[in-house]
Amino acid sequence: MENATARIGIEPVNHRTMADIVEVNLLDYLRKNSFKPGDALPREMELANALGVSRNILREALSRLRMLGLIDSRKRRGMILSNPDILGSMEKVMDPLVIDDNTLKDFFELRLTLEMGLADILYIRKTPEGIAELEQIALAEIAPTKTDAAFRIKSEVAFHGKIYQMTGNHTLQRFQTMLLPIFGHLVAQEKKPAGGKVTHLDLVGLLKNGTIEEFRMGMKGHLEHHFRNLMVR
Amino acid sequence: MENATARIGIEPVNHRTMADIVEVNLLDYLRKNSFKPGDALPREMELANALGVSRNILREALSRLRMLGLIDSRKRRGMILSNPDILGSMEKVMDPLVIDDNTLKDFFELRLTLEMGLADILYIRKTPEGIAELEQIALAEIAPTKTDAAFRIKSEVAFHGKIYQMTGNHTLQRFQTMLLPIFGHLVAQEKKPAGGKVTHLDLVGLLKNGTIEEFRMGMKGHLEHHFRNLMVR
DNA sequence: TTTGTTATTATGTACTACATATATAAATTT
DNA sequence: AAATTTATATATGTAGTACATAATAACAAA
Repeated sequence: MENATARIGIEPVNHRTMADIVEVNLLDYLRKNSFKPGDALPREMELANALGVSRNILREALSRLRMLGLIDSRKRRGMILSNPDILGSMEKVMDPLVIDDNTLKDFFELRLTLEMGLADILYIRKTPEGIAELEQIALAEIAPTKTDAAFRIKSEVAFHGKIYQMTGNHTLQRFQTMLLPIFGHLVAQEKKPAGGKVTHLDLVGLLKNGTIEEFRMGMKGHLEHHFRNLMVR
Repeated sequence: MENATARIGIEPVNHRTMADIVEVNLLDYLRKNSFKPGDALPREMELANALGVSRNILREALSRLRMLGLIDSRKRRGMILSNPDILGSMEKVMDPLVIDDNTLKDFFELRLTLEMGLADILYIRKTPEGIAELEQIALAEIAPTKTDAAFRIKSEVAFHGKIYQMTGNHTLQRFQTMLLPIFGHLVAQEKKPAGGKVTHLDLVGLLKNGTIEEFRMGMKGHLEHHFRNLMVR
């Protein structure tokens, strides 16, 4: 009874409101006329009239585009197209509690994929200073004074975050930060505690003296536990 | 004169509207009270009164959350929290014309990173049927009858798309599809025509009989040209 | 138990009114 | 004439009212 759609095999109609339609029309309009950042849009009333909707509805749709950072508007000046913040809207909904399990697992794998693939770019951009910082993080972990779980997680985040930072790719870095809650959420509900054969300090050593492939193999070993879980999925 | 912000070194104030504030408040409210998909939200008028804004403003903010797929509303029934479509909003603004150059390059690298990292998951999920399909695509390319650029690009998309599909990760696949325009845009403005030493058919061969690492090295060879461009960036 | 009818009500849409910031023009000073 | 100040016009921002509409719930009929 809980999922009539699947049981009966018929899709529910999708209830598109005027704002939904206007949103699509606006995006279409911007694309078709190849608007570029800085270009001015028609006034609200002109758009509303042209679309045949009330100013309310138009503003609901515009509000959506404003949230995406696609348009920017000021009193009297009007509206202009601007550079949208691609990851911004993702960040807003990136909450493990509201994302369905399959997508959650997908993102977990996505993160593993990135982790395995970043060696190439990392080796192009790595600097002695970055490696030194990374080493500091890895060394702090094995200090006998700090052994609680909270510190371990914090250090784990710091270490991998630093690696992403060293790629010099700001978007990649932001993406990783965004995925952290998901990673934390899924790892928290694993039965066995994680812990690959390759430590953070091992990875630092490989990054210093090893080849790209040696580092990547090290990363694979470090993430070994996660990959094993994937196999039985 | 074109970028006073950077020249003078002062940030412009950000003009937050009530809708911006209400949006944040709503997201905060949902998180703080750990709403889960299916949970009912208060009525519009209750929310508007509680927030001290007009129904208009509230609806602008709600419209944003509706676009994200975070909430779902119907006449009379009210509003409920639902599973947001994480990538949906990204897709809407994924247009090379409006994304700034740095972000564009970041996403290009992100795609290369994924391409280098997906071998591990690919080897877990690959099937003989999938490989056979991939081989068909690769074989069709080298047919002497089809040599025009349009076909080559289409085949390139089909081949790599198929690989992503074979990972069994729907989100990854969608992400790749989303990045296609960017890839196309940047590749189109490269001076030298692309073309690594490793062909698609070579990759199929490696996927059939080679190890994960052999396949990954093949992929590196296939993307060699792009990585070389990265070095001089 | 199922089907049909009706009343209720929260969202969806439209319209009016006014506040406010700001680009442009006009007036003033230097 | 140039620079500064003041005034004006106007597009967006916000509030409020009114009504349409779909979906729920309660009830009645088959």
